[in-house]
Amino acid sequence: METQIDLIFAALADPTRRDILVMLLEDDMAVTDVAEPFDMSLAAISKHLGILTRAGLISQEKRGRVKWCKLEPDAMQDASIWMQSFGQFEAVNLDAFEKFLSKELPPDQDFSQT
Amino acid sequence: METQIDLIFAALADPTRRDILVMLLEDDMAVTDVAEPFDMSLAAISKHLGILTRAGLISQEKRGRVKWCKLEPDAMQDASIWMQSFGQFEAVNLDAFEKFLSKELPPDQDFSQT
DNA sequence: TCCATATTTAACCATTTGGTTGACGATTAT
DNA sequence: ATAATCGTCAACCAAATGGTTAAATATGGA
Repeated sequence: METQIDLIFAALADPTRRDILVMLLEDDMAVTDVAEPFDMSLAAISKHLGILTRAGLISQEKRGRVKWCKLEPDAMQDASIWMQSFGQFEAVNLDAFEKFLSKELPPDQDFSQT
Repeated sequence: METQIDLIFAALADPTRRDILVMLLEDDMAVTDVAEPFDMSLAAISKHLGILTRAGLISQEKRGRVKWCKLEPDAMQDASIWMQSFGQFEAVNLDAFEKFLSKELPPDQDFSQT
């Protein structure tokens, strides 16, 4: 059986698909507009969008003859959580947050030791 | 060209390889011991380990006739950083941290508005 | 030396992947 | 009504993936 996390990581493994996700960060886009910057057929992009959709990373909604692609950033959470189980990244995040806190708070409000 | 991040995501897309990484969280392991729980030939596991090594997620060091496999958790950072560019996860992390803070601090020490 | 253990390599196979082109269905514009 | 646009589908292809078995290469122990 192919789990959702399999599909997500596999989807993210292709640079074209990652580029598409970055484009969709800015705004929702029609399939044709997604395809425009790529040196690749529309059919190929359509397949990539299908893979991203099945992974849950985007959703597609047809309005008229245009199919709009929308980023679904929550879908990456599973994969992200999996990665965090390796602890290393939790530490990295905490580090960044502690730096943030040490700038925003007076010295005695530093919680880095808790 | 196949970038490092391509290799990392592709490596993580296979459940066998993710299981191997989880096993290596506990301790370094010999190839034979890695293979033991899987219903799969040693040669297949050896290939999986090669893929994880090329992705930089593990390292392998031969001591005597045993090749030890060691987790390299830093390698996932690139992929993790890429994911964080989607901001969503940063928000998720902040949420978790705020919940933590609201339990640990008196109400007037809540920084969720800063 | 001889045997067992640890691991990789080579050759093979079926399936999946990432691309192509061309035909098609649905919708909009003239 | 006709033509143009949007997007998918089907058939095809080459290359990559994930597995197998069998042979080969170290290395360690008796």
